[in-house]
Amino acid sequence: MKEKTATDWVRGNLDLIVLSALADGPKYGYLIQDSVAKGSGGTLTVQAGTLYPLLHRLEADGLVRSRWDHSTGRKRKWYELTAAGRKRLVHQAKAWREYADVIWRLLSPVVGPLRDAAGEAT
Amino acid sequence: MKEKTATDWVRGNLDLIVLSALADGPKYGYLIQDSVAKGSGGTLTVQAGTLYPLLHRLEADGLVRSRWDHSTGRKRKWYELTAAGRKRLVHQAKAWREYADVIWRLLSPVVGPLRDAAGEAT
DNA sequence: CGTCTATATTTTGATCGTCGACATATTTTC
DNA sequence: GAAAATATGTCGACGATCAAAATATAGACG
Repeated sequence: MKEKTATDWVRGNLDLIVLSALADGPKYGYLIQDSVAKGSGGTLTVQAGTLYPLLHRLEADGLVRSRWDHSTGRKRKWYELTAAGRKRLVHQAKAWREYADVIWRLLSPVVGPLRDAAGEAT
Repeated sequence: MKEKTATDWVRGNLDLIVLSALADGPKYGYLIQDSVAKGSGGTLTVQAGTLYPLLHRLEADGLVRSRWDHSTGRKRKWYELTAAGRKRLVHQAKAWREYADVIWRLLSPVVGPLRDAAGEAT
């Protein structure tokens, strides 16, 4: 068990993260990467090799739809949430919070409800 | 992109969950399973086929130590945190909270900013 | 006694999300 | 005209987790 970095925590939450990145309007892949990085203060990163297959999966599941844009020089594939996608997003977001609360409570005896417990000799 | 079950959320957090299960004293594997299930109100489950290899990994990394107990009928392998294990637990717990906060903020525009734990005022 | 269930640890094969590296192509910059 | 940034994509490998089965003992029930 190596120390986990923020990147490691991402696993299993990336779909949720990407869906939430689309919550405020359509984006194309490269923009999503940027949006996630900025929105998390640089904590979270999405690799291109992970993102694009993920977007394809989301589309196959009917959670997003895409359309190509050739109007600008570089071709861009814009993704936007479908109704099902937005519904899924809200549902998953709530589920994540419930799950996070459970973990949070499990950790409370260790690091306390709020306080800083690092570096204390016990 | 199937809907996630509680079991899916576990991925990547299981080491932390198990370490925290040992925070209040030694336990053997079967007891850890039970402890996690009860401590999470039934939300989290740890499969035996996941738990035991994980415990071996933790031991190989010097985060826990074990000793066999043959005094009772069934043999039990008790695990307890080492100093390094406890230190890691605290460190990882804090890291998890920071990560969870990042996700929480990302989801705020979707499901709102309120955190249940501290008592939400509506 | 024989059988079934619960306890307890372990190993094995398979799955799947993510990474890292690479491929491809266009635009911008120097 | 070379290099860097933009933009999408594929591929092989890795590793955590699961499901299932193997092994073994204890207790309950008839």
